[in-house]
Amino acid sequence: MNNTTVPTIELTERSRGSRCCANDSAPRLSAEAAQQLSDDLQLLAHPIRLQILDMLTRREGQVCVCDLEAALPVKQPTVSHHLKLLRAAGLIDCERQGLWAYYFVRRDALAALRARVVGQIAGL
Amino acid sequence: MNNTTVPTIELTERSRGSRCCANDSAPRLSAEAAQQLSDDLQLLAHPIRLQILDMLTRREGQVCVCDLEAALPVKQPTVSHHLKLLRAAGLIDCERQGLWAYYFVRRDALAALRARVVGQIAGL
DNA sequence: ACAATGCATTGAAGATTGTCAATGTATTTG
DNA sequence: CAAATACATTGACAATCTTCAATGCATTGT
Repeated sequence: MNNTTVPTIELTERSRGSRCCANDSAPRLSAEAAQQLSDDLQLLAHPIRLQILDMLTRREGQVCVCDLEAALPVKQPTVSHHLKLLRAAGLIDCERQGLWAYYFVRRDALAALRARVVGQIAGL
Repeated sequence: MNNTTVPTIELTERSRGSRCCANDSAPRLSAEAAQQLSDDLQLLAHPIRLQILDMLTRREGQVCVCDLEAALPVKQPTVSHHLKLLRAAGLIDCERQGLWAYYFVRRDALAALRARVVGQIAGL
């Protein structure tokens, strides 16, 4: 190792301009993890969806869309829209009985979501 | 109390049309609480902001904007934009030293936010 | 004073989200 | 079958969010 010819090249490059922070540190939260957590949070981050989840959690298995519509300050298509989002995410599901659709929470999926969210934001 | 004249009026009104759910129940989560929780979640629900919070939490008091910009897949104005949002919410703050701005987490505010979020979604 | 640097702000453009009237689809009831 | 009911879907619109080039503003080094 003949390092006698190049004494302090790396040092000059670093010290030129007096850098603010020496460490180039990638975030411990990876881009993928951040995206996943962001998706989870985004799904919850709407007052109507939160109230829907709240109502479905309280009244196990007996909530039809007309009940939700009556209790929420939005019209029926909007309720259906948010129900569809929650259903696509696997958080809720429904069972049609004749003319009505009874929605219910998928407790395991909701617990898994809650575990991911709580676990990740604990590290912040 | 002369209830002899009106025997089953209320019953007929209820049973007409065979309602889906008898109970009209307001959500336990009030509209105000839902809005507050939604705001908290919305602030966190972005991968860049999550990674910023993560970096600031790890490296106490020595993170300048150029570091964030180097570690994140967005340009400098975008970094400044997200920093401004987090700062307006009181989650972070900065201290200018000469040419650089060192950002840091307000641990108490972040803890309060985390407590609100965890406390509320525990009830879902 | 001048050039360079770090960061904030502005303004514009595109993407996403939220809402609802109108309409469609089943199902029940008369 | 026809009317009524519960819900889903479509399509359009407005509002909000996200991003970045351009620019502005201090501060530092020459």
